[in-house]
Amino acid sequence: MPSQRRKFTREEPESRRADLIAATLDLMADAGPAETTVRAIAEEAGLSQGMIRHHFSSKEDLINAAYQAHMAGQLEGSERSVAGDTARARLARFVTASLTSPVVDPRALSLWAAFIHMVRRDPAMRATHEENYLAYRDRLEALVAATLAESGRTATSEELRRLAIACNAVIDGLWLEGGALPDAFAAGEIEAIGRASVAALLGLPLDDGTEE
Amino acid sequence: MPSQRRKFTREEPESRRADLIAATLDLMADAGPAETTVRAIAEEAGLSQGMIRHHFSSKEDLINAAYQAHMAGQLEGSERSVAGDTARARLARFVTASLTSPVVDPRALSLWAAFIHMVRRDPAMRATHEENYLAYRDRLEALVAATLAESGRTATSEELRRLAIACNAVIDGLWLEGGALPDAFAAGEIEAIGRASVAALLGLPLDDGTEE
DNA sequence: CGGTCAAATATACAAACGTATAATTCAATG
DNA sequence: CATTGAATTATACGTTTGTATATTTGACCG
Repeated sequence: MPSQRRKFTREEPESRRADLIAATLDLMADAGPAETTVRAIAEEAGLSQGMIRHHFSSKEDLINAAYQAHMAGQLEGSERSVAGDTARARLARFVTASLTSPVVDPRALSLWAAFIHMVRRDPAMRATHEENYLAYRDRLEALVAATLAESGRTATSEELRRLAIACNAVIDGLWLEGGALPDAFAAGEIEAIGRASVAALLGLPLDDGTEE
Repeated sequence: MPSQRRKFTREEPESRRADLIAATLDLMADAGPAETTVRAIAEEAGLSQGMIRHHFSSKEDLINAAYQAHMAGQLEGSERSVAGDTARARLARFVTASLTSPVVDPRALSLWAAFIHMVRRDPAMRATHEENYLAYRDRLEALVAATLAESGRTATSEELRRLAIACNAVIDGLWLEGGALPDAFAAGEIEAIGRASVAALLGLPLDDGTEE
């Protein structure tokens, strides 16, 4: 009987790497880290398991790459369509974008939980993590500062810091609840609560500015 | 050469179970779920690995028991010293207790992340999770309702729901940030931001009532 | 259109995992 | 103080893991 070796087509390494990263994130989110084995990843990607060590130096290397790809996508999601004539409108849109799918998503929450232990131990992943986290926080603080200034409100840097932390917290908390209990909220409800909460924290009205 | 079998003392099954649970939580929080093997647990507890299947029907059974023990401790932490003459004071103390160690703790955050995937798959753990989560949320909503009523404020059940979600979110978010970056906040800062944020969300002053 | 080389597959291997079983030892009981 | 039984240790077993190696194959090039 002749070999039953399966047929395959050659692809560019970049494409194969992307496929393996996507398969890794899918498994990590749906099945969990324990089930994310090299064999499961290869099967999910429709490849043989040898491909992992052919395109990445180790499984850990692949996990790192997957984490980086995921975090980049998350930040991009929050930055999406942050525009508007006024600082107030830009802040409102930033809050809305941060609380809209796919940023708020059971999958994103699953991935966050799956990666956090690796982040704590691996310096490379830790660096990626802190970089993205602080970028988000600074972005929010700048938007809050601009919004306060625009309304003629003055705030010390200490007050500004506390306000940014509180706004960040309410967004994080809603992100967490929305991801953990996706069916517990109506469409658009989390975004609305987020905008109203940030408005209450700042003591300013904060409608989106583009809705009618 | 005679046997080098190690000496041991008999303990009550309950005590051994508690030791194994404590070792499991320590490992889960510090080393992560991947390193929490039956051998590592037994070594952490100072016992032989056979003890796990002698006192629990499987490793999974032990994990379940450890999760239950952890969650019970967390809820107890938030309920601690929730007292006061006024609803406002009780709410302030509830917020404070929810944002104080050991509720806010890198260890608690680690454990939450470690368990979330198991919670999603195992019905028994899911039941434990939802029970404790909803108990917390209902407790908070009741305190918010009482505080509003005390101040002569009226709120529809829909408004109340949204306020409770927002308060819960800011507490969750601060819990998350405090656990993730414990060195980024001064002592008592998270609690203070939490009380001020809940006050701003409700539009009511919310001092602790017992501090001087 | 045959030659070449990386891309792929297939297989093998040592280590570690959860579990099962056998062999001991402590402490209570009469 | 001998007996007994559960608590405990020690060892073994089959499976799965990440990794290493050998073999095959598809596509590009002269």
